Amino acid sequence: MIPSNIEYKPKEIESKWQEKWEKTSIHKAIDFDKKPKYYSLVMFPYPSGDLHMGHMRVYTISDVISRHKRMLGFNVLNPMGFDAFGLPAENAAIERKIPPNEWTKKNIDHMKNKQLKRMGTSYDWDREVVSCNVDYYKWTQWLFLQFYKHNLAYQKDAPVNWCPKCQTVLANEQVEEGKCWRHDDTTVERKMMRQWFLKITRYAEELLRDLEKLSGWPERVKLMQKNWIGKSEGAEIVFGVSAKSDIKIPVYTTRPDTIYGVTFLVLAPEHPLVSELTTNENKEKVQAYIKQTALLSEIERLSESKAKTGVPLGSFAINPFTNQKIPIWISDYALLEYGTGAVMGVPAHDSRDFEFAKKFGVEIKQVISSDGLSRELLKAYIEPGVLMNSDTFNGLHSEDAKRKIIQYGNEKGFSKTRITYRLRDWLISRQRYWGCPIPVIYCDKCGVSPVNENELPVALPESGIEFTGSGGSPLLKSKEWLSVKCPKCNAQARRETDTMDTFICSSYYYLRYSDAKNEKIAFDKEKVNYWLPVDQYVGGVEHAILHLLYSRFFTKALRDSELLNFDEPFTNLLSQGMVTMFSSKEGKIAKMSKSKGNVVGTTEFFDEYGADAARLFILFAAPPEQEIEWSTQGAIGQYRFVERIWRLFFNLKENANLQLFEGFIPVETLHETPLLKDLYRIANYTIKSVSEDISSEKYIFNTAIARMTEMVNAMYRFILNKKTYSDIEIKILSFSFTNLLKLLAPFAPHLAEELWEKSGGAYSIHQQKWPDYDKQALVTDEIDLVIQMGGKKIDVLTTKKGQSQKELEKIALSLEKVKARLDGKELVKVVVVPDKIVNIVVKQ
RNA sequence: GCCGCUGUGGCGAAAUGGCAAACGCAGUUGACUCAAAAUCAGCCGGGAGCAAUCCCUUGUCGGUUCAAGUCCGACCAGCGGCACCA
Repeated sequence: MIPSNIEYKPKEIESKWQEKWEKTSIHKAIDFDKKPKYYSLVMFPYPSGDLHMGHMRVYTISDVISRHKRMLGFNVLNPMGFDAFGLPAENAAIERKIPPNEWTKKNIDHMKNKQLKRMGTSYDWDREVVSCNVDYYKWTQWLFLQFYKHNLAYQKDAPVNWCPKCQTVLANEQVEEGKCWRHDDTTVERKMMRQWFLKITRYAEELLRDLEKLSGWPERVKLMQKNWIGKSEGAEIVFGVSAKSDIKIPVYTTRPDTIYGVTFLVLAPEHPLVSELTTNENKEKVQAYIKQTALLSEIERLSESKAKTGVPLGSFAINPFTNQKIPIWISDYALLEYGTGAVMGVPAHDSRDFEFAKKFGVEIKQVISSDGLSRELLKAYIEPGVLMNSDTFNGLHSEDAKRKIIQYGNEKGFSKTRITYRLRDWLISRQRYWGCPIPVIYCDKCGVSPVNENELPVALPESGIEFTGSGGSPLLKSKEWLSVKCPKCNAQARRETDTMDTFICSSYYYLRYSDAKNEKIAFDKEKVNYWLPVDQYVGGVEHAILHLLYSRFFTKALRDSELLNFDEPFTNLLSQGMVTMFSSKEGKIAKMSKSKGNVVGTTEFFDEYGADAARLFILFAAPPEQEIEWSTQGAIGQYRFVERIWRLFFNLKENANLQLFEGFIPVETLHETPLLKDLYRIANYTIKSVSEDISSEKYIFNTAIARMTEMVNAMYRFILNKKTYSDIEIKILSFSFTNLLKLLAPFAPHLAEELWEKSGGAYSIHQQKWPDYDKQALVTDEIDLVIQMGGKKIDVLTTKKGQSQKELEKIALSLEKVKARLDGKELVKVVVVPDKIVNIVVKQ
C-alpha cells in the first residue's frame, strides 16, 4: 500500500524550501502596497546564543499568524531583529576575554541562520535591526535628545541599589535577597546618586486612560498596568510646626475623613526637613537611624515581615483642623518617592499606623466606626463608617465626610485635592559599557550639554577597553574617549560614561522596522504611519509591565513631538504562556531555561523530526495563552501526523490519480454516494473550522490542528481496503487534499510546500489564496435528536431535520423507552429545542 | 495581606447553557512479520452485570434553570502579579 521508496526526510525538505523562500524573497513587505497592510510582530530576542524549544513557541505563533494573513491577501510586515545590548555580553567579556561585540555578533549569526530560519519562520530580514549596531543606536541617542529637548529627560539625585564591590548601580532584578547577584557575600547599599530619568509620569494619566482603548489586549495585562500606574485620589493637607511657624509639612492622604484621628506625623528618613526638625537631644539617635536605613536594601526595607522602626525628632506638628500638637517621627515605612514623603499617622484607621502606634505607645484615637460609637480596637478599623470625635463632622458617613472635610480645608487654605500615581519616573542610567552611551557632555564651566545632533552617533570605543569586572564602567578608563570639547564654550570637557537601560532600545524598535535602513532619520513619518500601529504583537507575559508600558510611553511622547500620528503602538496583544519541563535541579516542573537545566535544544529535534513537527506540537499542546509542558513524546505524535499526511499523498497519487483541485463540487451529484458526500462535508467543515479557529478573534491553533487530524483520519477511513476509484471519488479526494495542504501551510509550511509542488502546484503554496468552504456541503437533512427525561439523556435518534416542535414531541413520546418510564407518572411538560433536544419533564 | 487566573480520564486537553471527555500522548488488542520495530485497524473515565443494559463522574457545598463543566453565591487547592504607595 505504501510505496517504500519514498521516505519523508524533513531535514532535506525543510532546508530546500528555506533556501528557496529566501532566494525568491516571498516574505518581503512592500511599503505603500495596494493590498491592505498587516503588521505582525514578535518581541525581538536578546541574543543569548542558543534558542531552545521554550523560545520557539512565540516565533511559531507569530509565524502562523503572519503566513495566514498573507494567504488572506494582506501586505504583511513580519520583521525580526535583536535586542543586543546588555549585561551577559559584558560578563562573557570578563569571564572569557571575548569582546562584547564579537560575542554578540557570533550569537546573532547562530540564532538567525541556524535556529530562527530553521524553524521555518517567514521574516523580512531586509528590515533586521540590531540594537547594538551604530546605525541603530545613533537613533536611540537621537531620540534621547528629543526627549531632552521636550523636558522629558532630566537628571536628579535618587536612591539606587549600589554594589560596593562592582562599583556600579544594579537593576532591581540584579539584587537577590538583598545581595549582589555576582557577590553573594556583599549587601547591596542604597545610595543617593545623580542619575538620568525619563519623565514617564507626565503621561501617567493618559497611559491609564488609554488602556480602555486596548480592547485587543488581555485583561490581565491591562490590569497589571493599571495597578502599576496606581492612581489614587486624595488630598494634600498642610501641617504646621509648633514654635516654627515658617515651616510647613504637607502630607498626602486618601483618607481626609480620618483627619481628627491623627496622633502623629511620619517623615521619610531622607525627607529634606528632617535635620531642621530634629532637636539637639534627639540628633544622635536620628542620625544613627538614617544611617541604618541607608544600609538596608530596598527589599529589606520594604519587606512586610519587618517590624516597624523609627525615632522621634523631638519637634511637634500642628493639625490644622484641631490645632492639636502631635509628635513628629521618622520611619522607613514612609517613602520619599511617594506623595509628599510625609504621612499623617492615624493608628485607629490604618493598619501600618496602628502597628507603629502600638509599638511606640502613641495615642490611638478612634474617629470612625460602623455605628458612630466608640469601642476597643484590636486592629485598625479601615472600612468606611460613621464619624465621631470629629467636631462638626460627627455623624457623617465617611464618604460624605471626605468631600466635606476637603471642601472645608480648601476654603481655609490648608488642604487641596490631589491625585497621586504610584508610577515613578524611569531611571535609565547604567554604569555599564555594553549599552547605548547617553549623549551628553559635562563642562566645568557650562554644566550639562546635550551632544549636537549632527555629532551623533557617540560610538562606543571598541579598542583599548579592559574588562575586569571591578571598578565601574570600563568607559571611565578610556581617557581618549572621555575627552571632548564643550559644545558651548569649546573648553576641555568630558563625556557622560553611563549608558542607557536596554529597555530604551526596545521601546522604539517596532517603529524603526517601518524604515529600518534609513540613514537620514530615525524613521520616515509616512512609512511609520502607514505600517503602524502593530496589528498583532506576540510576546511573553514577563513584559506585561516594563517593555509594554515603556513602549506606550515612547509612542505618546513621539506623537507629541509630531514624529508619528497614533496614540497606541500595539492594537492587539497576545501573551503566550511559558513552555515548561521537569527540572531535576528544582525537583519540579519549571519554566524551560538553561539555568534550571531543563532545556531541549532545537537542532537535534529538527534534524530527526523536523521543524514542522515541532511547530505542530507547540501549537497543539494547548491554546497559546496557556502554559505548555514540552513533551518529546507528544511532539513525536505530531511527527506521526506529518508522516501520515506524507504517506496519504503517495497512496492517493499512485492509486487515485490525485491532482490539484480548485473550486467546488455540486452537492447534487453526491446524493447517490453518502460516504463520498460525507467526506466532502468533512473537508468543507474542516476548512470552516480551521478558518475560524485561526482567525484573530480566537487564535486557538490546538483545535484547528485537531480538525485537520480528524480530516486526515476520515480520508484514511475512506480509502481503507479500496483498490479502484471512480472519477467523482478522485475529484472529492483531490478537493480534500488540495485544501488540506492550504490549511496546513501556515502550520507546517515545509511539508505543505513540498507536497504542493509534488501535486503540480505553482510556487508557492504560501502565495495561494486561503480557501473558502462550500456552504452547500454543510447542509444536512438529518440530525441527531437527543431525548432526555428530567434532563438526563435516555436516547439519541437520527431523524429528519426541520420538523416542528409538535412533531418532535410526538416522536419522543411514542418511544418505547419513554412510555415505559412515563408509566404511572404525571407528565409536567415537554421542552423541545428543534433539531436538537426533547426534554420530557415528569413530576418527581 | 490585596488583586487576578486556573481546577474536567493515567497525562496534554475539547465542549454557542442542550449527547462530558473531540484530537493527541501513554496503555492495550488484532492484522502484517520467522520475530521485533514501523505501519494499518480496534478498545481505552469509574462501578455493577454473562449480557443487553443500568448507576455514578467536570475541586467541595449550595442556588438559578426543563437542562449547569459552562451562569450566581460561599469555601478549598494550585499558579501568577503587586506588596509598608499613606
